[in-house]
Amino acid sequence: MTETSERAAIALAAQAATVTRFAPSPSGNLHLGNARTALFSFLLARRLGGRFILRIEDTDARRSSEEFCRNQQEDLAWLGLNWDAGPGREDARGPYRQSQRVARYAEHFATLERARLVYDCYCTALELEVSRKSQLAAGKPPRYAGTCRHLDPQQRAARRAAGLPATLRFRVPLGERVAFVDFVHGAQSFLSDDIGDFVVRRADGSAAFFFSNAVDDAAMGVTHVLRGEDHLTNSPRQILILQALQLPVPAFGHVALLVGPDGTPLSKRHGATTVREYREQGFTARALCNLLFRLGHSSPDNALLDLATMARAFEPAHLGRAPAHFDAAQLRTWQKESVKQMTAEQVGEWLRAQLPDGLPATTRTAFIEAVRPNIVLPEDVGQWREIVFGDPPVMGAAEQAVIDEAGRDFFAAAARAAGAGPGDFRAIAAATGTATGRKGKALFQPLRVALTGLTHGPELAPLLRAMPEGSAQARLARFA
RNA sequence: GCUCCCUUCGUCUAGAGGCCUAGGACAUGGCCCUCUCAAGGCCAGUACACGGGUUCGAAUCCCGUAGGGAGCGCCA
Repeated sequence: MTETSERAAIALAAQAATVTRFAPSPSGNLHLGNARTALFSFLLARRLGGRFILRIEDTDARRSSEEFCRNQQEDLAWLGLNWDAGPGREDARGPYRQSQRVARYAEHFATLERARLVYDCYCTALELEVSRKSQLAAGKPPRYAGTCRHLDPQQRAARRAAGLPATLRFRVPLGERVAFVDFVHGAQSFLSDDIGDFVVRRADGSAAFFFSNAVDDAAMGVTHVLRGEDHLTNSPRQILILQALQLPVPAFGHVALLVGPDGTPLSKRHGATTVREYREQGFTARALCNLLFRLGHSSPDNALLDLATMARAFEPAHLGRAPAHFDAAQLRTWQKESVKQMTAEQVGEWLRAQLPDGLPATTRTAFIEAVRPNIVLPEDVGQWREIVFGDPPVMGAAEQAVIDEAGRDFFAAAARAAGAGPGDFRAIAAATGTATGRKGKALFQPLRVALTGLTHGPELAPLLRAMPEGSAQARLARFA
């Protein structure tokens, strides 16, 4: 069997009861990279007719905050990635916050202790640091040296009696091979000897990531873990934990990281990196999802897709194994497309903060439809709002030259035409053309400049329908 | 350092030994349409990281090399 068909087989095998999850830690706002893994996990569940769950990994109380937790859920919901179970949608397999699952972890720790698969470690942070440094200096992998693994019962008892703080370490078996099939990368195999004994419970009693993450996936019935490639070499540890606890091991799939234009992992210095930032700029969830969907995944066509269509097209075996560059230009393209496809109501809602208060409905509609083709973000409306509803525009030199070239008689005729049929640009242009003998660019450019102050912009007819009564005539008359 | 992962136009990608003179999209340039901008239409340039194999035939399989990335934490 080839590697790829193997992958496809894995993906389809568990089709019956697929459960995928997204498990963020609330230590920041939703990052684009995380949003993408969330999207992929969501699509995988939908594609296989399964369930998508959300679990909050807030075991590190110091870094976690309620605000980030709330923001992440808002952003996820905004993207349309609705979870079937998770915070706010509790079920029998919850709670879906790790901070509320400590009792469950305690049971598992007890099981491991009974089986002597873990041991207390009394090494201090300083000792571990020194050990790591010296191993690195000696050209060796910086793994836990095993100091406390080899403590005899008396030594152990002495330390415990002394009340020394202790972590709980997993006793990694020697000389074993941990193998699994990654549904993105294919067959993987690691030597257990390359893995140092790792901490499963911190000195303060809280569960460490490797542990709580793996154990919760099992408890929540997760069948497919789709996550970032940074977890690939950590998977063997989690498999070891699950096997030790005799819990089911999910299928793992690791997607390559999202990187910036320079090829380094996406970070603050690349500009906006969180969903929230893009959302606040006015990018649509549609646009963001369409970009994210194509980063590390191919699309069946070049159209703007909705989540249901993406789900049907989602193919885990084809997930990217090479890092994908986040390209702002591509996001803009999807944004333009999504603006084009919005309904009138949606555009109105999207631009609400940018529109003047108390605009009559017809004016509002006319204005929105006039500027829509020229708008990528809501802030782009500002310029046209001023031009249409503000004071008569001030000309630049080039614009003034167009006015001068047309001459006073031209604008006198135009102003007369505007007085006859206010708001009807076609009629104004036709009448002015007839009166002056001008047509084409010679006719339209001076009109455009007099009306908007610019040589370029949206179509004049709809723009004029939005202008206040008498405004067009006044603007034209200025140059008569 | 060790282990693991990755490498197709500038970018996102198609590609499962012959359908590849390598396809599409974005971006770029040109033309058309058009009062202008946007949109739309047409056209152009640009890629299989490198070197060896295997094969009648390699972007595709194997081995090296180079470059990039991740992990090796009482972070997740």
